[in-house]
Amino acid sequence: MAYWLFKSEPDVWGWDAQVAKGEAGEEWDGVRNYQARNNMRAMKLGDQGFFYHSRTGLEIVGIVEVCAEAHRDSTTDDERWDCVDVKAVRPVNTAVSLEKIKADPRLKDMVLVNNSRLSVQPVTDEEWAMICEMGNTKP
DNA sequence: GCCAACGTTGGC
DNA sequence: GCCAACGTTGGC
Repeated sequence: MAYWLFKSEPDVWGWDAQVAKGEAGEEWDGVRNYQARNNMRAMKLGDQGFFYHSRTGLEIVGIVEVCAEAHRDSTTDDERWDCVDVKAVRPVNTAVSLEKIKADPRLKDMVLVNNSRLSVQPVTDEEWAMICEMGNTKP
């Protein structure tokens, strides 16, 4: 199983909105970046990801799971853009801030730190375990 | 709200 | 195929 990180501005699509969708989940639509799209195409059912609030919040607030593999983004007719569906699994008990992530030298290679513009990113097993610990939640 | 960094577009 | 111009993202 692979791990990922999904970024969203909470004003547009936040953790609460994701939780409200429940088991049905929701398309992670609106991505118009090839790298982010390629990451979504690589996702498998059951892969998990962190849900990160960008611009306002700047912290990891929860864990989501891929509940539909890549398919056409329903918000466009452009066949270039695919997306997955994700559903909320659980919130983290302690939000993990970007500040805390940056402060830990073991997380210096995270995409979140090095390529802040990428909205859908891979996360390594080690990074996953470490952040779950920081968030006081099970991996 | 600003602006640096990055990605995309389009004229040549 | 290069690169200047432009648009967007996201931390600050």
